[in-house]
Parts: sequence; structure tokens; C-alpha cells
Amino acid sequence: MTRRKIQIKKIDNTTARQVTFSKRRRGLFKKAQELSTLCDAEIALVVFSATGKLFEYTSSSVQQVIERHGLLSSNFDKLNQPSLDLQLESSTSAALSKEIAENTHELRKLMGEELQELNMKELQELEKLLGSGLKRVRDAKGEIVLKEITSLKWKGSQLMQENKQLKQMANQQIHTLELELEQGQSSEPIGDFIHSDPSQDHDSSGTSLKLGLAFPNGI
Amino acid sequence: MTRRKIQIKKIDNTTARQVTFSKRRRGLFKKAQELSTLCDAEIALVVFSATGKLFEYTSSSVQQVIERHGLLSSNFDKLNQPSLDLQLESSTSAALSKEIAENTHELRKLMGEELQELNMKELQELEKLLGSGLKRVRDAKGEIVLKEITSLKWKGSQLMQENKQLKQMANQQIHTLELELEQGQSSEPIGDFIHSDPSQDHDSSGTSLKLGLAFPNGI
DNA sequence: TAGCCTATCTATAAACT
DNA sequence: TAGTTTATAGATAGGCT
Repeated sequence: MTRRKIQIKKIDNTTARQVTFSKRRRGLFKKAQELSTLCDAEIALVVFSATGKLFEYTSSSVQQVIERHGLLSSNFDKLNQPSLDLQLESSTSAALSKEIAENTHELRKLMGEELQELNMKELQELEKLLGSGLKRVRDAKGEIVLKEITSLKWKGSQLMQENKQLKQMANQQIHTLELELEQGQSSEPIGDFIHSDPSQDHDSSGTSLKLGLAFPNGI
Repeated sequence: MTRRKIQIKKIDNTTARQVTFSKRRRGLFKKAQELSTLCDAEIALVVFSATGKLFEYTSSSVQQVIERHGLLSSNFDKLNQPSLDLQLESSTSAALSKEIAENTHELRKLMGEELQELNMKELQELEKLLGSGLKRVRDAKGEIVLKEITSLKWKGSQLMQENKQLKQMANQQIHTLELELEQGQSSEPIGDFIHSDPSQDHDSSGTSLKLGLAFPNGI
């Protein structure tokens, strides 16, 4: 985009491609963040480099996203009876399968009725059309899988983040407790540990304690 | 960015915000696509407008994504023991993908068989048929989105549950500490809890996750 | 609400360190 | 391999329709 205009196609030179990837990736994430901030939008962005390295950005808090999804899903209430989350999960999949089955059946029926009327010469047209249809189905399929990745990773990140915060809080509490005990005071305040407080909501911070996982096994 | 530079903060004027959202969203998606093409990267981008409208882009081909997914999942297992829930989730999606694949195949086969029988010049009918087919595909897509939504919702609840457990464990640690200190013992064990380890450092997600507070409700 | 225009601002390709 | 510079392509805020 600058000294020279470039074509939007895969960059052959490996080094150049990697450099461009770094630069543009940063630019993309910046844009995503700006959009989120400027327009109050929730954004999830996941990028896998050609070498499989993962980069991601998400603007949202778990709760906000869930709420938003809650709103959205209410639009689909006609199709699925919303109840407990766990139930939704399975019933949705079932509904999808059923829907697909029905669609297939319906299409077949249509074909049986209409195709007989078709001229042989329209075969190319049909092929073309069907091809695009199939492509869409494949795309949809791809999306399902990618979605899964996105949400899985997303969840993982959130979990780790929360773990960090939890540990930080615990650390503080323990220090407080130690001090108090050293001074022969009672340990009343400990009850508060769990509640703590969420006042630091905005993303201005950027403080990340690299505490790692406290409970690597079994959670 | 143009007539005047603007501050990156939420745009007050509703109309202006909406206009900016439209423009920048398009720009963001374009950038995402360019990055994907230029650098052979896989990208998933999901944007919720402030009003809850959903926009998304994903660059993937099924194969690539599945492969990458395999890698990612195994990496993840090092950090989080795969819970039963997650395993179920995966198998559910796999089944779904398979289902779709089968349907696709069936459709193609149907077409292949029936096309030989075509005779009338009913291109219009064909168009109609295809149109309804595409509609079905779109509907299926809608279902997919629904699935994603409910899945995320479900994961959210799971996350909260896991954090509950985390907190309980932390609490136990504190109680243990408290007892030990009261008994004049050293607090060795605590070291493990607090320090944990920073091995998971090279951030794949250099992008600060603005996840907000972990325990907004004092769960 | 959606486009178009265009002066400006930002991102970035290429070169260099 | 990463940071800096620079010239230029691209994105877009504010206006207008």
C-alpha cells in the first residue's frame, strides 16, 4: 500500500509474507479495537498464521457477550424452546439435524416434480447453480468448525484470565492475613475474599499478572 | 482519519456512530480478507453491533480448519484438562459436520441421477428450485449461528462453574494457611499456590483481552 | 438509511539499519 | 529478525444528496 501498490494474492516470498503478516495483523487488531471502542461493538477476532500460530482479540466481557447472545437467541425462540443452557445445546443440534433432513427431503421432492420438465440443454446451468449451492453448504460447514475453535479458544482465554485475577486476589488476601496474624489480630476480613470487587471494568489497565495456572490438574 | 482526526472513544452522536460503524466494519472485514489472502492466514472475525446485530467473516476451508483445530485442541489440553463437557461439545460438532457432509453428498448424487432425465425447457423452474435450495442453505446458516450462540452461552455457564470451584479451592488454601499460622507453623505450602508458573508466556494473543471483571456478581 | 465526494489521516511496501 | 524511515496507497470524517 505504499511505495508500490500490491496485488491481493498470496505473497510468494516467505520473508516478505511474514513481515507483511506481522504488520497487517497489528493493523487489523488495532482497527478492531478502534471499531469496538468508537461504536460500542463487541468483537472477536481470531487469526492463525500460516504456521499455525494463534493471535486473537476480543472486546467483550463474558457477561456482556452472553447477554448479547441471549438477546439474539430470543429471536430464534420460535425454533427452539429456550430453557437451561445445557438443554439448549443439545436440542439445538438436534434441531439443526432435523432441519437439514427436512430440507433434503423437500429438495428431493421438488426435484422429482420439476426436474422432469427440464431441457437437457440446461444441464450446464444446473451444474453451475448446484455448484454454488454446494459451495455454500461447504462454507457453512467450515464455519461450524471455525466457530467451535473460536469459542473454545475464547473460553480458554477467559478462564486463564480469570484464574490470574483469582490468584492475584488470593495473594492479596493472604498477605493481608499474614500481616494481621503477625500483629495478633483476628482474621475477620477473610470472608470478603470471595466477593472482592469488579470496579476495574475498563480496559485501560493492561496489567497482566503472569501467574500461570494454580490448578493445572483436574479443573 | 480524514477531514479531521478523531479521538478513539465512544462516539456520542448516535447517527454518526452508526455511520462510522458501517464504514469501519467494512474496512475491517476487507483488511481481514486481505490479510488472509496475502499471508495465507486463517481468520475468524465476529462483530456484534451495539444493537446486537451480527456480522462475521471467516476465511477457512474445512480441511485446514479441522487440522488446525486438532493442533489447537491438543495444545490446549496441556493447559486445561479436557472436561467431559468439552469433549461432548467436540463430538457434537463433529457429528454435525458429518451430517452436513452426508447431506451434501446426497444432494449431489440426487442431482447427478436426475439430470439425465431432464427434457423440458424449464429453466425458470430450475431457478426457482435453486432459489429455494439457497434459502434452505441460508436457513441452515441461521441455525449454525444459533448453535454458536447457545454454545457460547453454555460455555459461559460452564466457565462460571469452574471459577466457583477455583474459588472454593482458593478458599480452602486460605483456611489452611490461617490454621497453620494460628498454630505457629510455617506457610510453605502456600508458595505453590501463589507462584504457580509463567511458562505459558509467549502470548499467542498479544492482544490484551479486554475481558472485564471476572467476578462481577461475586459469584 | 445508503451512497458519493474529497480533504486528510492512517497504514504500510520497500528500503535501510 | 526487528526497528526506523519514507513515499504512497488506502481508509475515512464530515458534508451533501
